[in-house]
Amino acid sequence: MAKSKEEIRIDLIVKARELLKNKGLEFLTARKLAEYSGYSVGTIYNQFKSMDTLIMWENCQTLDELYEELKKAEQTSDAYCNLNYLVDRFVDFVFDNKSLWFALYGFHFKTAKEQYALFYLRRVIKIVRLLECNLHKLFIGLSDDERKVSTEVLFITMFALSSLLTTEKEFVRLEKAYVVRVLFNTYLAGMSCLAKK
Amino acid sequence: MAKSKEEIRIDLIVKARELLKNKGLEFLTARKLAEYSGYSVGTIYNQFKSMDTLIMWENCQTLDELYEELKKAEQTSDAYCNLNYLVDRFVDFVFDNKSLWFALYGFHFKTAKEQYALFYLRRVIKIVRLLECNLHKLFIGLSDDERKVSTEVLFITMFALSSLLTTEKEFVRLEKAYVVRVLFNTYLAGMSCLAKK
DNA sequence: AAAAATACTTGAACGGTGTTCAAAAGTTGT
DNA sequence: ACAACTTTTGAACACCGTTCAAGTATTTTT
Repeated sequence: MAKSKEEIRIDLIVKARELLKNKGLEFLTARKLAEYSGYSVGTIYNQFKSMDTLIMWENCQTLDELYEELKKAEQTSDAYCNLNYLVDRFVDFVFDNKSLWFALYGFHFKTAKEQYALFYLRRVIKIVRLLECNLHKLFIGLSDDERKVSTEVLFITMFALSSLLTTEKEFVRLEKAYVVRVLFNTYLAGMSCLAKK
Repeated sequence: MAKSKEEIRIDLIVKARELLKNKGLEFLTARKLAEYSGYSVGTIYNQFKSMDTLIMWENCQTLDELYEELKKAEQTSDAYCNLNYLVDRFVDFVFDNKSLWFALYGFHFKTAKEQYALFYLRRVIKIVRLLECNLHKLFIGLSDDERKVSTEVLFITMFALSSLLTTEKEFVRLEKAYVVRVLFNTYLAGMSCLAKK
């Protein structure tokens, strides 16, 4: 009995993830995945419209894993404490999964960019909401709109910053996880300062 | 009379920059540059050890241009005003030169990463210093170390954020230049808050 | 059970990439 | 004019994503 379409797809996604994790994005090519997974190049293209699509699914999975990781954090009554814990988990996730993270921000689609990007956006929004409820508790003086903006800016900034810091480009001489924490603490202090006004 | 080595090198850098600006990074390939510049592929490799090297020089030039652009900003006695002006110029530069900026953060060296990255670091430090002197005036309560850390974190964050925002990946639904300004203002408010303690 | 129809898998082939290097062309010194 | 040296050249190599005619396997029909 041959494998079903769905089984093959799962095989490929799993094997692709292994390559990505262990060898990095530059090893996740059609031919290398074909050899590593035991399927042919054609079968990969039968399952995924393009390598872009496959890598997009890997990246979606990474965002899902990050979400699950952050959701695990138990919510105490101390919102500030919760936020700090979330940030720590976030930083740990990024620096423990550099290959996955690199694929997420460092891979650029060849085609259908806007379309693919929507898959990411939906997942990012889910994660933003985890921050949002804690920020809400912390700055009750903020309007709905202010809260939304602040949270999105904070998360996207942490996202961008940790992406740049996992790069080979050493634009900064400070310890990297520390940089993210400084950013977070200063931003939060700024929020409380602006909220009081 | 044939062209000197130096003239050829300048020709290639200029033509490469035209391709980068007008067509984008994906058009800056050895063959396309050869055709566009009128030199052969071999000559490009005679001048630059690799395409990585050429693109690195383009990126260095971009950082130099950014530095010159920011230096033009006249320094008034109002440090806060100066900083805002610098940020505006920075944001304008990034969004007016998306192709150049993409090459800077979106291109990943194949080899000798650490070595190349040093060329960037030196230029980034120069730019950080432009911010630093204004931040110094604004937060005289800060120690040398605190000031240095804050400035580096602020700049690298703005760098990372604007890089992510010029991407095709729409991780956020807000107006992009606005996001950078919110980040900057909140961070600055946070600094003043922490400095007072 | 055999035959026909359908579906899936395959890998050689196409046009692209960065990079190399023997040979051709150009320059210089005598 | 010739030899010695330098620079330029582009075909060739190994890779990349992608396609698609042909081969293999499964399902349906008879």
